[in-house]
Amino acid sequence: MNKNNNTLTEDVSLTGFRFFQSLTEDEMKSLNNEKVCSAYKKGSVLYKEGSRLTGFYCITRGIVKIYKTGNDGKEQIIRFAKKGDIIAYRSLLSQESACTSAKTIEEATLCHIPYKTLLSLIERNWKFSLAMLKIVCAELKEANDYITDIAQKTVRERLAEVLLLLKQEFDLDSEKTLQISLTREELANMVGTATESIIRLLSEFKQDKLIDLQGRKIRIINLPALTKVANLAKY
Amino acid sequence: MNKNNNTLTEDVSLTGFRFFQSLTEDEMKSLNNEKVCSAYKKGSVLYKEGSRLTGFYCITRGIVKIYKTGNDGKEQIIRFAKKGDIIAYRSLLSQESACTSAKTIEEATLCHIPYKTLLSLIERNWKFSLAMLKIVCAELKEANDYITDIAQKTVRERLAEVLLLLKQEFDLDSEKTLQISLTREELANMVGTATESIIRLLSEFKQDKLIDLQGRKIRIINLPALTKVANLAKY
DNA sequence: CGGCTGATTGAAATGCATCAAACAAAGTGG
DNA sequence: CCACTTTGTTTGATGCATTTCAATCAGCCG
Repeated sequence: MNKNNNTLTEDVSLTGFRFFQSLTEDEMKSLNNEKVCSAYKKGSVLYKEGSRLTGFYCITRGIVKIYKTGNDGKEQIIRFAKKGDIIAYRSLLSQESACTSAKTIEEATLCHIPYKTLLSLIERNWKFSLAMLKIVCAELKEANDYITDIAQKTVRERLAEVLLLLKQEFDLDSEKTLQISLTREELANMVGTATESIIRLLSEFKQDKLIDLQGRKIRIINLPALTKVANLAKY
Repeated sequence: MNKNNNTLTEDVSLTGFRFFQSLTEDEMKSLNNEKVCSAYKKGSVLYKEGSRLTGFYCITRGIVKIYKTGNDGKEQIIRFAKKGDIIAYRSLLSQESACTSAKTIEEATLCHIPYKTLLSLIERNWKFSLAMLKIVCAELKEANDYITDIAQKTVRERLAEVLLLLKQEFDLDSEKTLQISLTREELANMVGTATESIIRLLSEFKQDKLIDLQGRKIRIINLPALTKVANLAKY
């Protein structure tokens, strides 16, 4: 069985997605024509570091993990992308090989948008360019914040912060459970530490009644205290 | 004495700067009209985290340190910008407060380009937008690489890498001396470690005949070995 | 000449990684 | 459906890189 299988789905429309809201009706029509949407199983690799890409993706369902592989083979998670997010645009715009890899961590649907389409949008619609610039700038800000955190905070603080970040991005359900399921190793690869450290800290957090654990389910039961542990910036 | 003094200089022209090469003659003329160039003394603060900016800067002389201040007050250096580089564009494009601070580490000249001018270039010249996108994407790639390094490498490896990065960006003179003068603390704030660690590692590097030290002057005398210590990626 | 900032060295404390081993869960194949 | 393999989780013990604290020293400037 090929784990990276993907099957064409019924034609999803990109109309209504915030990122494309500056498009004219005509541009939207072309976009919907030129994109190709596919469903991917959990664990599918969309692209790998070093590969040349022919377009970027817009996620319409599921969660995608964006990561880099360090020299010793250890993966560093850069971010998670979800419905409405676009990925793989950086290497495309720079016309370079990908500097990250992307893998679905649950079943997902993605629309592939060819480079040519992207370029023609940039040429014809400055509002789209501006929207794109804002997206990249937002990601750059995140990255800069992350650099400062990893460089200056303890693993404990960073784990608390990552949990808050995941809460913000993926929300909690009615029982305060994080709506994203990660392995301990993936948490470690976000925080930038060893898997064992994550496990030990999670059980400490549980003992301190900050969170509750049931397998991979993480319930946040004391948000203010967790925020305090994260030692966040003031502004 | 006001350390942040700056004096208007003779009108520097931005014609010929790579970043603006896509501009038409007319656009270039407007740009040169609307920009305001000033000379700054060493140590001048250009802007601080949280401040609202009215434009971005293009550096025509000198070196500028871009940094964030962590919660405990410790500074994390994000990058150094030099002649031809643009700074402060991120918060401008995102229309947010600055998330970094900028300070000259030597005497410098910077041209301030108003937000209106930037926006009008984006509206009228898609090639400029694309150039801008490429700049932001390049910085994003650097940031992502940096995250992975800080998260996975030892302080020793990171210091070696930072020295190589500085060599690449600021070159060596005829005597293989790094053409940028940093305090130990600044090196520490780049690497993300304690000042004392930098001092100890630098003297180790010196003992191992990788570098030579004379005050703040750093001579790189064994580049291959230093590269090996840095444990760089293969591609 | 003080006074200040930056550099250096030493000693002690510690946070975190690493290694090892056992366990649990989940998927696979006979 | 059960044995088996694989993958992920957990806990303990140990070692080490790095931080922190403290004190001294060097250089620079008004």
